[in-house]
Amino acid sequence: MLKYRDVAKKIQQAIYQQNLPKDTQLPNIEGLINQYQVSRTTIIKALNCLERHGVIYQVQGSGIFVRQLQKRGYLNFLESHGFSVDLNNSPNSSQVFNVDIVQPSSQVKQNLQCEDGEEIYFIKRLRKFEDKIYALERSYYRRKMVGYLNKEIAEHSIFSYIKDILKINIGFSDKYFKAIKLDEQTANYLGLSAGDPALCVEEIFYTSAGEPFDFSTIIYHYDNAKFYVQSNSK
Amino acid sequence: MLKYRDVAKKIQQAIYQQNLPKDTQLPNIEGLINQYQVSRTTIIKALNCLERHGVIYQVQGSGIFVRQLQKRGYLNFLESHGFSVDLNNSPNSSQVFNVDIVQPSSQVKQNLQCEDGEEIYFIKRLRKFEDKIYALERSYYRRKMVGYLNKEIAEHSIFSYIKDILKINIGFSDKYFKAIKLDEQTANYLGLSAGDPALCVEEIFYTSAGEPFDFSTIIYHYDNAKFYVQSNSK
DNA sequence: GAGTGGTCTAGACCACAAC
DNA sequence: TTGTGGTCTAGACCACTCC
Repeated sequence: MLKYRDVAKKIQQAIYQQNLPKDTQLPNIEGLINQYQVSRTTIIKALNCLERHGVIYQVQGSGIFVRQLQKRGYLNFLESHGFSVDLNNSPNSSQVFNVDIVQPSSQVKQNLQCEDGEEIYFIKRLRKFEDKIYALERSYYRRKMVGYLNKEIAEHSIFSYIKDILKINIGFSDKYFKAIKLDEQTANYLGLSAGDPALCVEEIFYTSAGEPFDFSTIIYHYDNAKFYVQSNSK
Repeated sequence: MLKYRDVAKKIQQAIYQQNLPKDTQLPNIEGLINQYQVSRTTIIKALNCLERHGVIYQVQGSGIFVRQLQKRGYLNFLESHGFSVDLNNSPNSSQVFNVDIVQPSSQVKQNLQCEDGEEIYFIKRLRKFEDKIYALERSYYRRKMVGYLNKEIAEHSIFSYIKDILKINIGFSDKYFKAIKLDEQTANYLGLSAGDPALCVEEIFYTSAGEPFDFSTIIYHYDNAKFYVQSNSK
């Protein structure tokens, strides 16, 4: 375990366990150095990490404060597919329609940067959260990278399979999104009507080596899926 | 100018000026140290900065590569309101309806963490980009923080006024979003029909000292506004 | 094994905030 | 002025990739 991650985790846990409210001031850096017995730089790295994840904010000349402000019922848009810890793990399941091997369309080829003959897993599934349908997902995975997929894996989490079993490190992602009018077919899956609104997200995930392995189009139910993003200027 | 920002800027400029394609390998860290004459740590800080902004990706044991992949016509969701440089600056204007001082509603009070009697600027404006209407924005600014606002400022950029004239440092933001069905009134502003889809974003902006100064609700035209977000697991 | 990025350290010094 | 976070340095060592 890397020291700075360890320290970050411990600080975060301390905040959550003590249920510290927003704007509570934490010990200063000197204090944290003594508390965790690591160098100044390591503390700072841990703090920057927590700051980027929206847990704290730092004010030069003043102090370190708790940020923490997640509206209930909103999903973390950046971490909705794998990154980092999700603290309020809830019943999350999928109804899987297809797990097929297909040839890539030109759109898929472009997004996954793959060859003409390359085999691609195509998976269509309905995603549920606390018994509510919140999205219809159409995913493409490169077979040469994920090896083997089946319905059972897709019913749970493809991403944990890729991370924990295949030991592939997820590096970064691009997401494109907009509001759309639902077509009849998709509306039926979501239990809505044609013409109803939806959030349409296209995502591409890359390994830490920079190779794309997953391209997905996700249509979110406009009433059951709400998101938040925290960012900072640093 | 901070060294690491300076280095980051120069590396980014080098990439754009030479128009380096995706996955081009950059010089290694040793090379960059020699090129920019700063310490290893400073180079690394600059690189991490660029990585977070989606300009490059780094692969341990392998190298540093160009990332750069912005689909044309998509707005950077995280930087759509102020942060960082926007490279493709385009004609961007606003039609301003109101610049009023009002008492905060309970929703505004909660989001801006303000007192009952506090004076709040309420601004409603239609945002245009290359002559297309792309959003209706309703914003609330705390008067005690922004001092003075008028129609002319709102027609241009309130954020550059706050940053460049008032010298307030923007620290971080929370954004909440979902797809919605347009009501008749908002639809009229956007040139759409009631029931059409839209992307609804609520944002709260904080100074670098952690004080909220702006709460806005923005309704984006579903055909004219598309967004991207780049993120990474580091 | 050679090359490359990532972590960690101790310590000097800078910049901003609050009193 | 004092306290606080932020930057920067030189250098040791670790972890991963690729040949």
